[in-house]
Amino acid sequence: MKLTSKGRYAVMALTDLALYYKNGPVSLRDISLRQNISLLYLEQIFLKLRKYKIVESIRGTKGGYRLNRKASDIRLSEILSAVDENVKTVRCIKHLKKGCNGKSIKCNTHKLWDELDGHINSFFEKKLLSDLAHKNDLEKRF
Amino acid sequence: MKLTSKGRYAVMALTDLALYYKNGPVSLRDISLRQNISLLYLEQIFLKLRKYKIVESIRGTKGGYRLNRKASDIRLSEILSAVDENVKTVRCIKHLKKGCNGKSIKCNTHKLWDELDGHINSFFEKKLLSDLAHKNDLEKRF
DNA sequence: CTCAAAGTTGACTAAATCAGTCGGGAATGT
DNA sequence: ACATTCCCGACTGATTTAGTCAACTTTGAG
Repeated sequence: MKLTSKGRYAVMALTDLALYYKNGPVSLRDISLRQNISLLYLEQIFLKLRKYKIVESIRGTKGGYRLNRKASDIRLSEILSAVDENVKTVRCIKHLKKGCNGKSIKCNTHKLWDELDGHINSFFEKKLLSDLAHKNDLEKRF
Repeated sequence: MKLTSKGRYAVMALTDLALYYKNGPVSLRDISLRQNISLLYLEQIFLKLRKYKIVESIRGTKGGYRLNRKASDIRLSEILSAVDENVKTVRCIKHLKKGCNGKSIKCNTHKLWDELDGHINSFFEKKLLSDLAHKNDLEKRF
């Protein structure tokens, strides 16, 4: 499976964004400072998030990002697939080519990884950004 | 998460072993041929499987490996942790050190990755080697 | 009692991936 | 005008992965 710091950062950054964007767009600089993530790296990440319509950008001074939808309409699976491409444990295409005919051991395990993918994906599909961003987290920190 | 071809190969190889070891130990050479996995790579993998008491080895001519327990007593989680070390999605220790006090956004996501770990681990704990190794797979192939 | 077949082990390496940086833009509010 | 912000492609060092190599020990068979 592919679950890198890019995905982790994306979730952290969007959780931050979800908490702060009510008072206007949030700049990556702010997120960078609060979450301790490299600004330049965040730029890369948000580029992708924007392409996937998860956030929208406002340029210029006082610009930044805001969520494109309500936090309760954003599944974590979307976030992860936006930044990390697909959440696929194994790409068994090689084996398929070698004649994975549905009856061999290769296919037994193949099926296993497919099940795993489904298992993980359903986890992230059930989780919403709003599940992570709670107002009271803000208050407790300041 | 760490789920590499080592883990995949280990599961494939052990499934193979589970099917064949009734007629005496199975050599890595045979597994290598049947499953199309590099012999030298298999050696590495089985070294670890032996250390974790999942298989036992018989040296010399006509030697090979056999399962140390019944296939129905071997959880996939054991196999994977034997070859790939731990199935940990993220090691948040860095963040912990930076003062992850249970109230910040970092911890919200931290909790998420812990949940995910639990979710994945329970998947592999429920799966037994015997779930993959069915006799009829053999017959169908020859 | 020799030889070939098997496991044992540590070191090594090419290729890929990851995490992050750099430099130079373009837009825009003040 | 100009600082602040997003935009974007190219680059890079470090790490990990997948796999190889070489040299060894053990043991069954002839």
